[in-house]
Amino acid sequence: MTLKPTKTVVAPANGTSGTRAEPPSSNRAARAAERRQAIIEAALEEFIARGFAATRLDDIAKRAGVAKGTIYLHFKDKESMFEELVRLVIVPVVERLTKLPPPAGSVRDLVEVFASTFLREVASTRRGDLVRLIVAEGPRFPAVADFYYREVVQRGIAGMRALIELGIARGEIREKGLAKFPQILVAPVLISVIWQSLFERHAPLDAQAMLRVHLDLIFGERRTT
Amino acid sequence: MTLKPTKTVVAPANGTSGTRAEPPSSNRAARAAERRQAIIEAALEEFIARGFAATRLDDIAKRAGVAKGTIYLHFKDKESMFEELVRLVIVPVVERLTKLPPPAGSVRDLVEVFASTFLREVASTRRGDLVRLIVAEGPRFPAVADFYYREVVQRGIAGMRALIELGIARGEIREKGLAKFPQILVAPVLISVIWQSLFERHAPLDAQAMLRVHLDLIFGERRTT
DNA sequence: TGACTATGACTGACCGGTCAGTCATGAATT
DNA sequence: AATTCATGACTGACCGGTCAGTCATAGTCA
Repeated sequence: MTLKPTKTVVAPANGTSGTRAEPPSSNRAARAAERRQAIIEAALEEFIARGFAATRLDDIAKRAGVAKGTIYLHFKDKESMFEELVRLVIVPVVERLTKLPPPAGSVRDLVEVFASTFLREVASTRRGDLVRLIVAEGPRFPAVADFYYREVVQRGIAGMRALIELGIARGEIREKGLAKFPQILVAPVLISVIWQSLFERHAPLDAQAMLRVHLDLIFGERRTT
Repeated sequence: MTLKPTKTVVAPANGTSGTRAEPPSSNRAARAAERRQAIIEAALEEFIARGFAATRLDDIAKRAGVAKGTIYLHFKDKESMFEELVRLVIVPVVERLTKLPPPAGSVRDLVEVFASTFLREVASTRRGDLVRLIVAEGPRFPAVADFYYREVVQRGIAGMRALIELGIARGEIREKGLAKFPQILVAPVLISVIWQSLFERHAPLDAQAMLRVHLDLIFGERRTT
C-alpha cells in the first residue's frame, strides 16, 4: 500500500447539487449505479472492438475506472456479462422503435420514417457495431441469438409484414410476394450497417439515399402528386 | 501412417524402382501438400465454429491429424494463418464466379443465374459461414477486410453496376437510381447467408424464392410473354 | 452534534489453468 | 550418412476469477 490512488476525483459531477462541487455522487447506491453504468459502457466498447474472446476484463475495468473485482460485484462472469449487456442495450432501442409509428399517412411514408429512424438510431451509432457483434458471436451464444431473434427479428418481421400487407391492400405495393419476405424490406438497411463497420474507410455509403432508391423500387417511383 | 518402405518414385530414369505406390501418397512433396490441405480445411472449420481468438491450434492439429509443430512448417503463426486461409478459400470462388457469365439472354436471366450460382456455391456451404466470419473478424484484421473489399466487394459491385446499366439501357430496369447502389441488388443474398447461419433453426429461409421476389421488384413482375 | 461502530463496496495481488509458439528428438528420405 | 520432415513435450506469458483486507459511509448513541 504505497500510494493512494486519486479515486474520488474521477467522476464527472452529476451537476445536481449546485452548492457543493462533489465529484463523486454522495449517495452510495447512486455511486454503485454509476459504476455499473460505466462498466456496461466500457464493456460494450471493448467487446465491439475486440470480440468476446479477445476482450480482457482488465481492460474493461481500466476503461471503466474500476478495479477488476468490482465487475464481479455486478456480473456473475464474463459470459453472462456479455449476454446481459446485449439485453441492456437492445431493450431500450426496441421500446423506442415499438412505440414509434403514428398510424397516419401513406405506407411508404410510414416505412420511410421507420427505417430512417432506425438508420439514425442504430446504423450510425455504436449500436450498429452491436449488430455486427451479434452476427459475429451469435453462433457461439445461442442465448444471445435466441434473444435477438425473439425481441428484434421476429417482432421486426411481423411489423414489416403488417405494413406490407397494408400497402398491398391499399394498392401502394404491387409485388404481392413481398409479404412472404419482409426481409427484403430491411435488407438494405442491414447491409448499410455492416458496410459501414467494414468498408466505411474504403467507400462510405449514403445509407439514406440507398434506402430511398430501395423504397422507390418497392413503391414505384416517388409519386408525390 | 503405415508407410511401406518404398522408394521415391521421383526417379528420373525409367522405372527402375517399382511403379507402385499411390494409395498413401508416396512422394514427399505430395504428402506435404496433402497435410497442408488438411490443415487448411481443419482450420477453416475451427475458425468458423469458434472465431479467431477462441480457436486453439491444438484443436486444428488434432482435426487435421497432424502434430501442432507441423502447422508451423506451413504457416508463420496463427494470425497469418488466418489471413492466408481467407485468401485461399476466396480466390477460387471469385475465379469461378468471374468467368461465369455467358453474355446472352436478358439481363434478368443473367442476374438470376449469377445470384443462383452464388447462393448454391456460397450461401449453402461452409463458404457462407466464411462470409459471416469475415464480417465478424474484419474489423480486427484490416488485412482481411482490405483483401475482401478489393477482391470480392469492389469487383462484385462493379460487375453488378455494369449489369444494372445494361438493364437500364435495354429498358429492363426502370429504376435509374439503382446504378448508384448495386448493393441493393445483392442485399437479399447477403441477408440470406447471415440469416441461415444465425436463425436457420428458428425459421429457415427459402433464399431462392426470396431472390426471385426481389428480382421481380427490380425487373417488374415476370414478363414471360 | 460529535464520537464511535458496523457495513459492505471496492480494491488489486494472487492463483491456477490455458494456449501460442519452440525445439530436442527421432523417423523417413535421399 | 546426411538431410529433411514431423512430432509432441515443454515453456512462459497471459488472463479469468478469487478473496483477504481497506476505508468511506450509514447508523447508533450520548
